[in-house]
Amino acid sequence: MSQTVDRALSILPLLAEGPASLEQVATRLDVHKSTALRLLRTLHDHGLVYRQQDQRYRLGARLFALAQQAVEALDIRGIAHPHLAALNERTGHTVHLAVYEQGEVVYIDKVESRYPVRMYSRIGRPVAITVAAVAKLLLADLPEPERRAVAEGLDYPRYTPRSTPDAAAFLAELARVRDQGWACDLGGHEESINCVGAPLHGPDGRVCAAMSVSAPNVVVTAEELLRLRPLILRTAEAIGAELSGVAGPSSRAAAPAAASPSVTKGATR
Amino acid sequence: MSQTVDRALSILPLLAEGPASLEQVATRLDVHKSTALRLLRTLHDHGLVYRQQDQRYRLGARLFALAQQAVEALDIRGIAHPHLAALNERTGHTVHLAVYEQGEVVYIDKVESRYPVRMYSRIGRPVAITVAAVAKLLLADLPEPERRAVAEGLDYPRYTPRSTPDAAAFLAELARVRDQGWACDLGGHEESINCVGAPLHGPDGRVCAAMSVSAPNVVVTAEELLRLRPLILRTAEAIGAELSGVAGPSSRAAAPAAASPSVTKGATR
DNA sequence: CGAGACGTTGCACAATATGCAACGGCCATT
DNA sequence: AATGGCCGTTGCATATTGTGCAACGTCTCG
Repeated sequence: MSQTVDRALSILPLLAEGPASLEQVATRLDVHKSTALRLLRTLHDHGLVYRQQDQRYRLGARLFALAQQAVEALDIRGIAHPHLAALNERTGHTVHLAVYEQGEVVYIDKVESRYPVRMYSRIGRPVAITVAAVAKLLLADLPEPERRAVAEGLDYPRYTPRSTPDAAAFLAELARVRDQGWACDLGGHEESINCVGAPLHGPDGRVCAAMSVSAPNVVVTAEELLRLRPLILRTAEAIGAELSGVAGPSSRAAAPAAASPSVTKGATR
Repeated sequence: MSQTVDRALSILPLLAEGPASLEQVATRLDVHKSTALRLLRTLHDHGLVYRQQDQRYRLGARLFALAQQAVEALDIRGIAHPHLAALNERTGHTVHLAVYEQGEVVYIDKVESRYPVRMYSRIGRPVAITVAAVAKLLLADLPEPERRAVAEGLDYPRYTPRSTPDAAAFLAELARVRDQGWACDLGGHEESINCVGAPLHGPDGRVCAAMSVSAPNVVVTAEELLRLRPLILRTAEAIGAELSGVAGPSSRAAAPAAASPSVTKGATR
């Protein structure tokens, strides 16, 4: 491991706590001022560190730009797909992946239980937003005012007697979903079809997608389907971990002791 | 400048474009594979880089955690205050700083006018949200559904004949404010008081605060006050730049307003 | 006006990063 | 099933590169 780079990178979490002077940095790194200066200069040249008027250092804009760019470059579908396929393999049921976009919830991937070749059949189509498990999960994570605004702007078609009847009922359901961290649709869209779904958390901790497992009553009862919940949640967490880029099976020694786990909300079970 | 660190940091923007293999990194850095490997390992140990199953590298979770932590540690008031004081010095008028929080807009700083006539406002107190320039600026940047939800949930007191009359008028005003990148309140709260305000953009590009200059008619006419607009906007940009940590060669996407990129003063030497 | 604190510079030394060459696993091709 | 090529990984000798030191400059405070 490169000592120089190691030291330089150790500066970042240090500055994340708040602005620090050259000497403070040097002291906490246990190196001489001149060394710290050169490291900080290099970080500065790359925009990762910014120098205030009072000459103290802070984290810089490039850091945010990088994080943002990385999120945008994230290929949710590509990363999730193997997991979804594995889940389909184990359960045999149809697996969906969906995202929220501009007031709509759309499927972006689907693994069909019996016809793997035709699994893109309905991708891109909007979901039955008032009843689908994935829709509930995605809407439940929106900020409160937006959530209410969307809910109140929707139609509530009575697909079945179990469909969500109105905005009030929908908002109550969203609150429940938000609390429990998973969602289901038991015959709310088509009488004989049930789904169980879980949220996918992105690097920033917010729900960036949702997945669900669907099966008709004739294959498994709702009860049996709900029994898959732990498995589904575990899959969702695994995908989330991969999206966020949490260290996998690599445990190298000699890392600075302060390497604490992510500070993102939610997924910390 | 430290060559080793320089090379290591050059990897980050490269990975921000998307996942890359060891060899791709080595090639683009123009170093040998073994060197690139060591650099990547160091980055990995610090969590800035994540290794996918296919062994390609991506930016890691720690980057997001750092960015988030840095935003939270930002002391908007502390950074803005000198600029606000300078603006007050030049204009002589009252300068306000405000943020949006949970459906309310509150003042978090204020530099009093040097004229005897002062206006009523207090730090920590909610702003007259339907008319104040800072409120318009902050609400105008909210996502559309939330903005509408908030606007429709408000009361519209007729402080004066020029007060915003209803939600429709308010939303129209917000749209205008959003487009033009500044806001004013001409006698909407108190008959004889005018304000001109500008938004403060945070590191993530969103409006994180707003500032305004206020003066009573008896001191300056509305026209004269509006003439201060360029100065106010420049101040707001300067604060924004400092909040973001101005970077050297990084070209940030500017706000949708036609505002030309800020002129960064010479290298800090 | 002087003392102290803090950031900055140039330099000599050796510690540290570098490139090389060889190894090993994996996949696709024959 | 065998083989060649691709890619990541390792150990090592070399000298490039980073390091600590001491002195200087500047600013603030007593």
